[in-house]
Amino acid sequence: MKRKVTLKQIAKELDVSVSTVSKALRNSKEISLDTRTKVQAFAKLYNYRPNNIALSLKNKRTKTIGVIIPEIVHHFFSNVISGIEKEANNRGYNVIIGLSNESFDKEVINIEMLANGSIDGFILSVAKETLLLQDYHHFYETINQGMPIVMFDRVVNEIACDKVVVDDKLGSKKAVAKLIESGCKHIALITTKDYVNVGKLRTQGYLEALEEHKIVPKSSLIIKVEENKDKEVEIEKLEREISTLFDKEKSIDGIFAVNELYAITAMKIAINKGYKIPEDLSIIAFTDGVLSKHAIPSLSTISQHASEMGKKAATMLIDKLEELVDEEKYQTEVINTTLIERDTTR
Amino acid sequence: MKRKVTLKQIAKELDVSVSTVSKALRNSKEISLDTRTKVQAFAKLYNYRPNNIALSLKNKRTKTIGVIIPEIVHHFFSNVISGIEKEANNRGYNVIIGLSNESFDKEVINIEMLANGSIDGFILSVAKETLLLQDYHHFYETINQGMPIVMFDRVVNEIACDKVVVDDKLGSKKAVAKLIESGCKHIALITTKDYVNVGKLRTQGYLEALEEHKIVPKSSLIIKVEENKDKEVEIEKLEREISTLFDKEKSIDGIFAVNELYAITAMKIAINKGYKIPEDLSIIAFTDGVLSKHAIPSLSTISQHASEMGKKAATMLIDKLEELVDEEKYQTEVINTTLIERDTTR
DNA sequence: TGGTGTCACGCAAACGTTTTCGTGTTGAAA
DNA sequence: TTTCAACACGAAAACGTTTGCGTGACACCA
Repeated sequence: MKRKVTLKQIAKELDVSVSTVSKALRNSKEISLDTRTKVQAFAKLYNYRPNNIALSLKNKRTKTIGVIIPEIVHHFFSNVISGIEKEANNRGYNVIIGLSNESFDKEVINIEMLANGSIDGFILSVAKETLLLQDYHHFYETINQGMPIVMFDRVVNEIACDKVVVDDKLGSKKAVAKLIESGCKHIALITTKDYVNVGKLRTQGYLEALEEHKIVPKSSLIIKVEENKDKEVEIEKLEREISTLFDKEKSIDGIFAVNELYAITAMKIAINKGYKIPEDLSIIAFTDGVLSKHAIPSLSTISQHASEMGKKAATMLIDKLEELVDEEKYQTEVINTTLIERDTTR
Repeated sequence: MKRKVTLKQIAKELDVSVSTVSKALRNSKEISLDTRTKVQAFAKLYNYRPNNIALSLKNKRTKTIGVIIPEIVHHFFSNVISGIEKEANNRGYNVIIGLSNESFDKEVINIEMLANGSIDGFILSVAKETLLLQDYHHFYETINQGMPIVMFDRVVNEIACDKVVVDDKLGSKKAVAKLIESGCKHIALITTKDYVNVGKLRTQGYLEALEEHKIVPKSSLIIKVEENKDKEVEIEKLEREISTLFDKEKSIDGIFAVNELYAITAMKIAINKGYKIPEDLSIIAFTDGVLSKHAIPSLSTISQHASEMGKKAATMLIDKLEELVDEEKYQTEVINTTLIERDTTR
C-alpha cells in the first residue's frame, strides 16, 4: 500500500530541492519551464495533493468551520446544517459537526475539542441545559481567543457575536392572526415553559395577535408543556393534557402549537374525538418539517427557512474570517417566516 | 484580543526552553518539580491548550473521521450520523461531514478535499449517481493511499473495504410475512426501479415471502417508482399510479412500501378512497422514521436501527485506525431489522 | 578582464509540537 | 584531585508546506 506522496519524495526522486518542487507546482517563473513541466508531470503521475494539515499549520487557518447543534435527528437542525454546508463548500470550507445533545458538558467538551486549532470559527445553537444554567464561560473564552462565533436560533443576547434568529414573535402573530381571520374565536395555545426562549416569544406573539383582534386571552386555553429528555413520556403527558383541554373547553375552534409534534399530537386527539379538520377546528404549527407536510390532513405551518438560516450564518462567519467585514462589529440577522397554508386551515 | 498561547510564548515568558515547557506540561520527571509546577501554573493561568493541527502534523493522524452521506435532511442518515458521532466522541475522535447530495461530482470533490490529510478515514454511503455511473475511481484512490473506508447502507460490493449493511431482503420478507399471516391475500408492493440496490433487494424479499406462502405474485400489484430529483413531482406521479392501482385492483388488502414516504402516500390515497385501516387494508413500510411514528394512524415499519449502524461503522473504522484489527481483513457487518407493529397492521 | 544582469535553483526559516540526544553543573565516591 | 553518576535543562530534528533571500553559472557589454 503506497502512502501519500510528499514534496520531499518528489524532490528526492527528481533530484532537486523541495523548494524547487513547491515552486514548480505553483508555476513560479523562478523555475525553468523545463523543470516545471517535469515536476508537474511527476506530481500528476503520483497524484500529489498538498497536505492540508501542513497548510493549516503554516497558514494559521484550517478552512474548516465548526458547527455545534443540540441534536441532528431533527428536521430543523439538519436543514440548517444543509444550508451551512452548501455555502461553506461553495467558498472552499469544510464543516465539522459536534452534537451537544442539549447537554452543557457535551457542549463545553465539543467546543474545547474544536477550538484548539481544528477550526477557524463556530456556528452554534445553544443547548437547553446551557440556557438553563446560564453558564457561558466557554463562549467567552473562545471569543477571547479570537475565534469568531455565529449563534443561530437559540442565542444568548448578552454575548457579543453575530446572530441569526427567527422572528418568533412575529411568526406566531401571523399564525394566530390567520386563525382569527379565518373565523376562529377560541384559539388554544400549546407551548413550552417560559424558560425556553422560543416558547416564550411564540407565546407573546399569540397574545399580541389576540390583543390586536380584541380577543381576551384565557389562561385555560393555554398548555405549557414541561420538556422531558424522554420524548415519549413528554408526549404522553401532553396527550392527557390536551384531552382534558378538549373535554373542558368545548368551544375550541383553533389551535396554535409551537412545534410540529405538539400540533400533530393535538390533531390526533381531535380526530379521535370526532372533530372535523379544518371545518370544526383549524390548526397551525410553528416549524415546518416532514411531519407537517405529510400528515393527514397536511398541516399548515410557519416555516422558519432553516436552510436559509444556515446559509446566512455561514456567510456571516466566513465574511468575518476573510475579513470582508469589520471584526468588531456584530450583527443580528432576522430571518423572516412564511405561513404555509395546507389542509388544517380554512 | 489575545491570541492562543503557544509553548514558545510560555517558554519566553518563563525564560526556559520550549522543550522544557513541553516536558513540564507532560509531567516528565526529567524536569525539576520546581519548574514543573511553575510551568503548569502559568499554562493553566493562560489557558494553554496544545494546538491540534501541530499535533496532527507531527503524529500523522488527525483523530478525525470523515463522513460522506447523500443527504442529511433525512431521518435515516441523521440517525446514522448521530450513532457515528456518539461512538467517535467516546473514543476521542471528531466527525467531519460532507454531503454529496446524491451527486457523483460532489462526492468526488468532498472525498478529495478531506483525503488530503484532514481526516484519518472515511465512513460513507454511496451517492445514487455514483451507483448509476459505476465510477468508483475515487474510492480506489483513497484506499490505495492507505486511508480506510467503511461503507454503510449503500455499498459497492466489488470494493474491498469494511461494510455495514441492512439485511434488506430479510427485512422485507419479515414485513410481507407479517402481512400474509395477518390475513392479507393481495399485497401490493411499492418500490423503486431495480438499479437502486436497496429497492431491488426489498423487492426480492417481497417475492420470496409470497413464494414461501404459496402466493403467486402478480406484476399488476407492483409499482416501481422512478426516482426524481424533485420529490414533489415524484410523489405526484406516484399518487396517480397508486390511485389507478386501487381502481384496477379492488382486492388489495395489504401494502408493503420500501420507504415511509411511499407508504404514507399510499395510506393517504387509501383513506381518501374510503378504506378502513387496518381493517380493510394493512400497510407496512421499510425504514422507521418520524413520519411513521406520528402518522395517523401510526405506521407499522421495519426499523433499520440507523443509529446502531452508525455506531458499528465508527467502531469498525476506529478499530482499523488504531490497528486493533487486521488491516488487510475486511468485514461486512449485517445489522438486523425489527418489525415495529403500530396501527396499520392487525 | 572586469562589471553587471539574469536565470535557475537551493537554503533556511516559519508554523507548534514531541522527543532524542547531548551537555554543563553538581555532589559524592575513590 | 580525579572520576562518575545523577540531575536539569537545551538544541535540534521531524512532520509538510511556502517563501524571501542568497548564490553560482553564464552571458553580455564595455
